[in-house]
Amino acid sequence: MNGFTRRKEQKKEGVRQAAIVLFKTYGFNKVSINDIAQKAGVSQVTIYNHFGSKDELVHDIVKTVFLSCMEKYRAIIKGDKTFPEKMEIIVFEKTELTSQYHGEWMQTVARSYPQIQQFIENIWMQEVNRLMIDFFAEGKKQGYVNPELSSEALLLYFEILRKGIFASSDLIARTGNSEKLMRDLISLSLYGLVGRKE
Amino acid sequence: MNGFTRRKEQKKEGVRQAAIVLFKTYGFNKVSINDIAQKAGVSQVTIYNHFGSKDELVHDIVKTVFLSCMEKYRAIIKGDKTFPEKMEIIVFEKTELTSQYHGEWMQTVARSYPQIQQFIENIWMQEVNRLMIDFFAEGKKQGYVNPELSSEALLLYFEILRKGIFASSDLIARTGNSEKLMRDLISLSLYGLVGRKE
Amino acid sequence: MNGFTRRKEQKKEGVRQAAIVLFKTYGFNKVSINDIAQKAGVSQVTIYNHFGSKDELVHDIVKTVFLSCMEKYRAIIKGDKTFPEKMEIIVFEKTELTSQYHGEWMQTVARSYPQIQQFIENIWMQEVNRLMIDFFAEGKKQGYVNPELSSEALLLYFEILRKGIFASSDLIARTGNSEKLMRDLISLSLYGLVGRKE
Amino acid sequence: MNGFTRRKEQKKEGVRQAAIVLFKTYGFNKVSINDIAQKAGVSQVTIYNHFGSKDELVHDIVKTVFLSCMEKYRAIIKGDKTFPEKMEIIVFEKTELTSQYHGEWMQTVARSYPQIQQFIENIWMQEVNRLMIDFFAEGKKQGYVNPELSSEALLLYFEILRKGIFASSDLIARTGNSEKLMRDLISLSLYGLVGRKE
DNA sequence: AATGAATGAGGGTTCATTCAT
DNA sequence: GATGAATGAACCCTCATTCAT
Repeated sequence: MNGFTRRKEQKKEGVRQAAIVLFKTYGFNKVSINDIAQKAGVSQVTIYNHFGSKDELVHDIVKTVFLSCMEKYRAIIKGDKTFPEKMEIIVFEKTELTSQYHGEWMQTVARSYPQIQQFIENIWMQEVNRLMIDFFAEGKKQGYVNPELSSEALLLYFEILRKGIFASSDLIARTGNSEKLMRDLISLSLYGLVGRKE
Repeated sequence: MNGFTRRKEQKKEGVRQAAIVLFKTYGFNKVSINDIAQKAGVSQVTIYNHFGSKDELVHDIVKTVFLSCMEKYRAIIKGDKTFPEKMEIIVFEKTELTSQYHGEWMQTVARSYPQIQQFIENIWMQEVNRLMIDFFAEGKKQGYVNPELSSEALLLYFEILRKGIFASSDLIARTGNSEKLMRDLISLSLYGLVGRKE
Repeated sequence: MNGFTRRKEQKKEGVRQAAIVLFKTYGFNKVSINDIAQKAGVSQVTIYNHFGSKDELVHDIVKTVFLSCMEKYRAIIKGDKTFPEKMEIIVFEKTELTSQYHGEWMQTVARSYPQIQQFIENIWMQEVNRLMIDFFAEGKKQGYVNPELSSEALLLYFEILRKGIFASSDLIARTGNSEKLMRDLISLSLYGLVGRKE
Repeated sequence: MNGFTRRKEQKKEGVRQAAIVLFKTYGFNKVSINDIAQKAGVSQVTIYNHFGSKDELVHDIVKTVFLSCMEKYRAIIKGDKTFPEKMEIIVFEKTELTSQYHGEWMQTVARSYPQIQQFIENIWMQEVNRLMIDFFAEGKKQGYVNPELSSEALLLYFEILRKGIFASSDLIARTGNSEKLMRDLISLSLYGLVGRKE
């Protein structure tokens, strides 16, 4: 990659980051191309020159964010931590990874651009699901996961927890991270409502 | 209620329903007052005469939907079904009640209108939480809920599940309601990842 | 005038008064038919039934106000007070008469409705000017007015003073009606900048 | 100032002039941004890009006109003409300066935008009053102004005359600037109603 | 005769996008 | 290649006026 191309890629990355921050802060629909241009310190036209149109910009951002996000997922799952540690990271997102990927704006984008939704689903289903299924197999083998549960249900359950926690993040923050509460929540996801029969 | 008032209320209700359908279908931000007016078969100005502004229309709709939704919640919890049946209904919302209340547009609205968010939280916290705490007590008494879990944690867990399911509603719909999947999901919420130790 | 007609005329008068108050308070362009209807406690349609259209309502109001105003002028000029007293009343408008007739809204109306402007000018030129000319004649005869000045110039001068004072009413109010100031102002209009040569 | 800036300023000035002409011709409230845009030969959005909003456009125009107007005032007062000549120019505004500044639309604007009214009053009070007080001092020294009159009263009198003349500008225009009339008016302001005692 | 309901036309404003330098 | 300037389309909202009861 020569100097020209590198500088160009830097500008594009600057625009992407500016857009992501704004989308997260104000919501997708409230952010105009002009806002992004100002935040990124370039002219609107520059964005058009680089990305073509708003749709293409969005598509590019989603793609970029998604791929990088998936890479981090992979690193976690293939990493050295124990199963419960990995689970905690994935579900409770101690990492900042999904603070970027997630957020209402992604849902809105997916809704507004069927093309993008298609893309996400393809990637997600193909790549992430495969990772997760491996992960569950590991959990079952180590006795952390009920082997009777289908991978499909487990995937969905994780998705639900992940999205629910994300959507409740303000509530959780308001609890002040009380330890008892956190222990209870983890107990709930591990042993359910009924609790552990010893 | 005389003829005038009745017809007026019918028109208002028609507008509300048109708006809800459009919001659910296209997302809140993509729906203009003009769209709603056309769908409802009235003029834009009629909407303004009845509701005052887009904000007030939205507020009115949220209020209406929410109150009716809460009434149904109350009926379920105070009803005659067994604890697990009630839980299933509440969490997985087999009833159509939340098909109306839920939908990405509600999140978007709450995000765009702090006033409405405030309203929702007040109602929810004050009314729904009280109902839920009663519900948990019933569950603990009947042995369905681990008595060591705090009400706070249970509330939060339900909130997470509810929001997560809501946010995953499209995913769930796509599974086609397979029975095995549903059984697994219920198992997960009752006995957690680890599963029942018999 | 029978009961029906009287009641009808009362309603019309109520609408007129409401309109005048609103015009004076908020300016002609900021007042809608709806505002007037609400202030007058009737429906918009009632105004249309009585007056025909906004234009006709305005025309009617201007006509009414103007004629009543002129009647008061006539009473003052034909009254028993001395020339300087009359002058003070007319110019400095101690009476409330012109607080109604005057005001920015009248100018705006005249500007917007050439027909009305025509009407005002005809009445004013024909009636008021005649009154004023008599008044100047009286003043000249009594030695209060320089006989060399043309009636035209005197008319214009009065008009200028009247309008200028009206437009400066807030400034004047802010001076707190200091006596010295008032004496100076009267001296200025009687003896001009140069002052009295004794 | 390079080509860009110059052309931009030209466009802005074109918009300003178009707006002033339209305001003077049709009155402030009857002129829409669209009207101005068409008259100036640009798109509505261009006006928004340059001025931000209708309010800001108006503010900008008033400011521009006012400052240029004040500069001319200063030139007159500090100029070489005799006191009566200066007075005539200032009060009767033979110069075209106030044909621009004046007009009913300015009153309407001041009424509609308290912020602008504030601005005008601040400038006027601080700058113009200082100029006028110097001017009166000159008049008194040269024997043209009764030295017993307070500066306050003189200022108010001028203000009244100025506003009155301004408000009567259509009347004055209709007189066709007859010479006798003008002489009489000047006589009235110099020697008042009573006239010169020789 | 009086009213609540309804509307077409128009106003200010914003946005994604293109033009000209 | 990058920018300031410019725009058509669309949006929320208001107004004078008519319709239906």
